[in-house]
Amino acid sequence: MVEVPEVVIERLPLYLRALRQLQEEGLEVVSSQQLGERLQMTPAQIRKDLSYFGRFGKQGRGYNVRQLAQVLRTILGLDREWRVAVVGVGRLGRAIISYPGFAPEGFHIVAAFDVDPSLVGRVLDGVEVRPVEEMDTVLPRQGVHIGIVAVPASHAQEVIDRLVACGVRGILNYAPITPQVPEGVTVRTMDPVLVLQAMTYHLKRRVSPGLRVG
Amino acid sequence: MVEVPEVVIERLPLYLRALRQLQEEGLEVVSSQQLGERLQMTPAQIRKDLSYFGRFGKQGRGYNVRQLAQVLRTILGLDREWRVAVVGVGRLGRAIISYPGFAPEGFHIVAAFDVDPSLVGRVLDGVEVRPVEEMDTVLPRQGVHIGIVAVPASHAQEVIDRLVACGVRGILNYAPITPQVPEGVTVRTMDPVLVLQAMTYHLKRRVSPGLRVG
DNA sequence: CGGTGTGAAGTTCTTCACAGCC
DNA sequence: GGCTGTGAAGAACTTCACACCG
Repeated sequence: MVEVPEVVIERLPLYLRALRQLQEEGLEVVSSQQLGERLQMTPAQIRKDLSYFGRFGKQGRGYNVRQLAQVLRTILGLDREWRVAVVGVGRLGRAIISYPGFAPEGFHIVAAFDVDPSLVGRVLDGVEVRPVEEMDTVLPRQGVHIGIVAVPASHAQEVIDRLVACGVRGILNYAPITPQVPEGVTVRTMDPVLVLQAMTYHLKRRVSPGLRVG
Repeated sequence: MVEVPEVVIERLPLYLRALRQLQEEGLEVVSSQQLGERLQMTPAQIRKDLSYFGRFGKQGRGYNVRQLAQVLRTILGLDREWRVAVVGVGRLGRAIISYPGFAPEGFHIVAAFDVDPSLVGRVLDGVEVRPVEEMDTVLPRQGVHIGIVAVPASHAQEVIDRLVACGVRGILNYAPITPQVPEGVTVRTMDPVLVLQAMTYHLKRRVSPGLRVG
């Protein structure tokens, strides 16, 4: 058995999302064909991806929706709670804190930080904003696993360094930089400008590229 | 000459961002090696990517920073203005409208829509919020190229359908769905939950995957 | 039948390695 | 000497196609 390719791991949450949807629609069993239609991908890819982890389907029927969802949650490590801190509570940080999509998936925002004294002390959706100086004490005490960085580009790298120094090993970065982190730390950057800039290449040419989801 | 791979196109904005930074730092010439260090990628990849579009470097020296940036802007179609509409002005939509990173890259938000009557009529960063019913008249009149969707998942697909019907061919979707669009329309979905869910796979295992930027 | 699981084939993407130029 | 541009090699990923099973 080989190492699971990173692309495969990035598709699992997509499958999970579709399965939850199907479950809400009352479907109990789904084929790779049906799932593929929803997700705009080939059935073969879905089957292959799942086969890295085991045999979850039944020939002639398909996959049990609820059961496969549970399997994926376990594989991804979503069968537990993840404690998240948000650094930077400007408009973006506040939108992140109040976004209702994180909690149902087990991501709990337990701390928020900002340099601005006028923001410090405010309570946003039950989370008190603290001065960034307190990161070093609060992060370890709260057992924070993941940091979300929503500060200006000019300060993002230093915030990331500090998070890493505090033992945070997963970082979701919203600043338009390429973060430098040591081995063992997982960073992902979300930058809408990069996405738009690649999009204009296609718009200019009036041809659409393959659908990229996620 | 072959068709340019989509992955290559998605890296060009990354190069452009790094070049702008280097330019600010006063550097006039950069090698693929140096650029690669910043961006955590191999020099060979950078050279290969650029070679799809022409020969922009000088042997023994490297690339002229300002000139290469200009070339990339032209390739990507950033040497013009792109008119953008935001649909949904809840907390996320408002954060998007007030994000200062779009305008310098030529993306101008010229319209905003929402269903909520209490939001309609408000002016956010110079953009008046209109009722969604007016999309059909306003979008063509304003010549909108790109739509940013920041509505709840339950309404995202219908909003996307409407944008497409109004001639919008590029869509940046923030709702947690897999959008269905006709050929010729480019959609990209940004979903932080999917990103976090893939991240926990690695955190659980305490090994870091390759850096994924963008 | 219908649909999974999977080696093997096919395709795409990345890296190598070196000729060629400054 | 240093670095680009690029065919060719190599690695990674996707799709095929079919044995097998409910």
